[in-house]
Amino acid sequence: MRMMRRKTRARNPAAGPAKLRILDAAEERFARNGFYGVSVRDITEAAGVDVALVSYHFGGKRELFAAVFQRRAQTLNAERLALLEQVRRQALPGTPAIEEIVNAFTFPLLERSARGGPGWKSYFALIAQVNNSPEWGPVLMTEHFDPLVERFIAVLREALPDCDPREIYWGYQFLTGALTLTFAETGRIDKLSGGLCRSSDLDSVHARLARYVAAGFRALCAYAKPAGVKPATGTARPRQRAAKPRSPSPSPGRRARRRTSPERRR
Amino acid sequence: MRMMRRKTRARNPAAGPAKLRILDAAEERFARNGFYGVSVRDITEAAGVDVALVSYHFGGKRELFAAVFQRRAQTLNAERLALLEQVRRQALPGTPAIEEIVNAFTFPLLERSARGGPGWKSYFALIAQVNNSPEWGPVLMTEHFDPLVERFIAVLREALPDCDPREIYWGYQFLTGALTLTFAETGRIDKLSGGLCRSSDLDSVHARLARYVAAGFRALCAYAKPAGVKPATGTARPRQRAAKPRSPSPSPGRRARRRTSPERRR
DNA sequence: CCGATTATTCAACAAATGTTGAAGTAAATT
DNA sequence: AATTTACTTCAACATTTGTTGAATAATCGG
Repeated sequence: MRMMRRKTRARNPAAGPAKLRILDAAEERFARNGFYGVSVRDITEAAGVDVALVSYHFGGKRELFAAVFQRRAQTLNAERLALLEQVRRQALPGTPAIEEIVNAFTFPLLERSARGGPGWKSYFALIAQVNNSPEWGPVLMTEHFDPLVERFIAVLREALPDCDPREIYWGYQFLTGALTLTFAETGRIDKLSGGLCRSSDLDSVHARLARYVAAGFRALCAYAKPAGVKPATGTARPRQRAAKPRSPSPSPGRRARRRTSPERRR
Repeated sequence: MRMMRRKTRARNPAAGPAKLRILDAAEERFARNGFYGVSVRDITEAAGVDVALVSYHFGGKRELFAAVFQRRAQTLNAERLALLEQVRRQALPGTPAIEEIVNAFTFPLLERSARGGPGWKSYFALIAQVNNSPEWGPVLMTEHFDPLVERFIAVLREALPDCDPREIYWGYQFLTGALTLTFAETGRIDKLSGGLCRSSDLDSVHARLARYVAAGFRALCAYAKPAGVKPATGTARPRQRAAKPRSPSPSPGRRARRRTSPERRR
């Protein structure tokens, strides 16, 4: 029974169980072209496997997509949660620095994307797309990551006790946006910077993101601290003049562009 | 000739030229389900128009997608550029505040998404997806927005003369990520905050994003200022310990998945 | 009013889509 | 060894996909 371990079937020139090969192939393809941009035949051919196996092992294409998304989520969340609690405990003098909290949130992701192998890289690229999709984002992201995010935000609130919770939620949203675009690795910053920065250089992101975000959090909270003040207008600095530009030239707000039927929902 | 103005054709129950109706319908659908998630029949049926008109007016589905993306880009860039130069000019004493520069970059977008009508809203949701897509992002975003972005970054560098340019490019990447996720309006922050924040509340974003991002820029630049120091390791605070978790478990890094042909367009 | 250009419709195309059921084969269980 | 279970293959299915060409209708320049 143990002798011929490989080549259990005629195909399978190099790899393990078909179910996993499908998951790996699907992960890569979905990450590149999205759910609708990939056919089950694309996936099964890349995996060197029969088409019917997707339905057999997962039930269908949608379920495969969900399985791909789910596979690595547990691992990540456990790791991030452990790191978060550790940071919280090891903060001896007072509460931990915002940087460390943010780092506990982002580092496990950046580390796996950088050195976890191509599967992890694809996985995060997939997350980058899902997170910005009105179709998939609210479903998949919420389902798999909300518990951790809630804990993360709770720790942030603990570390910023004087801060209006709304500022923290917005700050978290900005953080997530910056993080997920990082995972997309579109190479756009490479071109913009003339090669000075590479979007694949996640170590550089790790060296900067937490600092950037922490400063952002503090700025929001510092502004929102005076309880009664509604921070809903103006740009930023207290001493600011002509900060808010006059309404954008052909301000679409009031008049303009209502002639034929430029905007009709469906 | 002027008499029967409406009902130029049998169909067209309420609207103008078919080409525009196709653009509008395509904009909305593409924004919701992406390029592959929408069929030309979805679009033409939503527009109340024959299927063949897509090929006739645009040449094909891909060209329609490009046309949708292109349509509003010029308008936006002109407006943003004007605002940027105005901010730069009106900064009397010294250079303009970072907040004002960032605001010139983001405000025209936020304003149109908030009050430009459903077409603009869809357009930005589409941008949110395209920007995080490794397939479309490098092509479309670069093509339509890079000139403006380069100018924007140039002004930032002017305002932060002591700062290593790399910090500015990274800061810009984080800004773009935060901004594009905002445009997705997935409603995730609504659920997370228990209704305290709404992702559709772009005024709240406008009130916070520039401040958040400006603080981030300053934090990055302050750190990178000492010329010789390479800011590429560690989290943030000098005193940090046990941040790096043990190596990820079943690294699929080496082997796996390079068999057939990794990239085949249909 | 006429010819020409433009716009739209209709029907059909080949190719690709996700899924299924029957048949086949290997492994595990008895 | 016989039987059950788990996995894989093959061929086919009904739809849906994007695109096209010929025919029809509207618009416009004269």
